Amino acid sequence: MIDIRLLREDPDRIRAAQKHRGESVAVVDALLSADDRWRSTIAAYEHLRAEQKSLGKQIPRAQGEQKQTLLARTKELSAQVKTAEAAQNEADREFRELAMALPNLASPEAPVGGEDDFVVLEEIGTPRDFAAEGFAPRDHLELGTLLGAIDVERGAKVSGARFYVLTGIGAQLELALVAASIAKATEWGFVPMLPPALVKPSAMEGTGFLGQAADDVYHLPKDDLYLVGTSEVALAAYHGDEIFDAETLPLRYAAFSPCFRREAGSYGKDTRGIFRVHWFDKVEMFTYTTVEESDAEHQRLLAYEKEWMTALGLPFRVVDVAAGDLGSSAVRKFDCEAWIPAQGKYRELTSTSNCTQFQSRRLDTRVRRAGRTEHVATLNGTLMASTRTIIALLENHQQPDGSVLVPEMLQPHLGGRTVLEPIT
RNA sequence: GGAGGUGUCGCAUAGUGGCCUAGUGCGCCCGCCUGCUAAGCGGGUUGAGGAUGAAACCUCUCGCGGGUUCAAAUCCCGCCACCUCCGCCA
Repeated sequence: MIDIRLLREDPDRIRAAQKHRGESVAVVDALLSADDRWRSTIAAYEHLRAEQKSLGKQIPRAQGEQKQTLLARTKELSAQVKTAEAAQNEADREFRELAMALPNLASPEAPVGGEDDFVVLEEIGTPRDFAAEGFAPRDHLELGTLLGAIDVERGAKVSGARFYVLTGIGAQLELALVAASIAKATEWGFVPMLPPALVKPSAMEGTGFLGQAADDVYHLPKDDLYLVGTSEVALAAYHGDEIFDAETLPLRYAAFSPCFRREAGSYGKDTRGIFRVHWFDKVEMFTYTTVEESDAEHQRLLAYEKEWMTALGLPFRVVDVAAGDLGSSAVRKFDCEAWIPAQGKYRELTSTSNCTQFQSRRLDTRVRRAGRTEHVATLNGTLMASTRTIIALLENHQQPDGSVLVPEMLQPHLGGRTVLEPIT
């Protein structure tokens, strides 16, 4: 949600941000007039209510005819107050509906354009030259099958398309990745968290996932609960309706949770293997801080992601996502895309967003500073998304015989193993 | 799933329809007193919103939402959370 004061004082900034995203500018005028309506209805209601209260106070002391007159007048007022209150509620509802639909203000620094208009900020590491090495790289599914690590056929048997089972060394590999990433995050000062993957509508709404992303979210109608697509949802809602003391910020969490995505509208895309699936596990970083600190914190989260990818020995590039592809809650977003040899492309492995006050306004998470309260900034960033990390590891570290070298950092978490061997 | 209980200001508690503009204690903040500290004394201490150049001012906020009433922390209905017991279960 945006700041009502900003809407009143500088609507042009919101118009510019909308334009930057390639979205409607007209909603700003609709919001302004809804705000006008709301303000006049609330003034009318409060005026009537004040009169009702002051007259009502005289009633117990009044006698006889005077009392009857007062009672008649307040009875009349009572009805008027009720009408005015209903009008005020309706105007408030209309305004909120419009305001909740508005995305966060895109940062002017985010590149102009849509999905394909990202800017590559840097490339780290060099993709292997398999031709020079004299063999064609196998893709992750082939490797996963050789290693006895990935079973998509039985995943489909059990749960349907876009499901998989990690088996044997595949299961151990994920657990090692989780342990290693949580260990890193803890070392960096993040508090490890295991939040629920099932959340209330308010948590989903508060993080902005029931807007344009609603089709991608699993809903359990019988209980009116949602399956999270990321633990960001639970972590953002975790401190909802709270007011922090200034010195408790920044607050950094690293959560492990399963993630569920319907992948509506991606039929036929990335159908092979476990690249695009309905469920995967993820370790996510999440920060509560002040708006002023949020850009620096965003860079910090990005730096952690880079450090992690580098420790895994993955060649990758960092991408500055264009304004039109930000999603509703972010003002700016950086993706780390790892080189996937079998695809010959860089693909998204991690993503970090600065959501400034968008989520904290909806969830009402504030900080008390200098005697005032203000909404905090929230930021999130992937540390380790299991399936895609496994894909990148297998493909980038494969050898001609189908074995896979284990990056040094993971070895202690795999009982000292340095190489994963095909099963016979 | 069944039965019962509880939900008031940071914490503890008072409050059974109008003197509640929510009292008191603790904690916290400011001041006085004091060589310093403590004690003592005085004042302040939820959050949000409207109006204004700024204020004074006004409205909402007693878990949440509705209702009854001229008037609701208080009465009624629904929901939520927590506690106790029973059943079931990893």
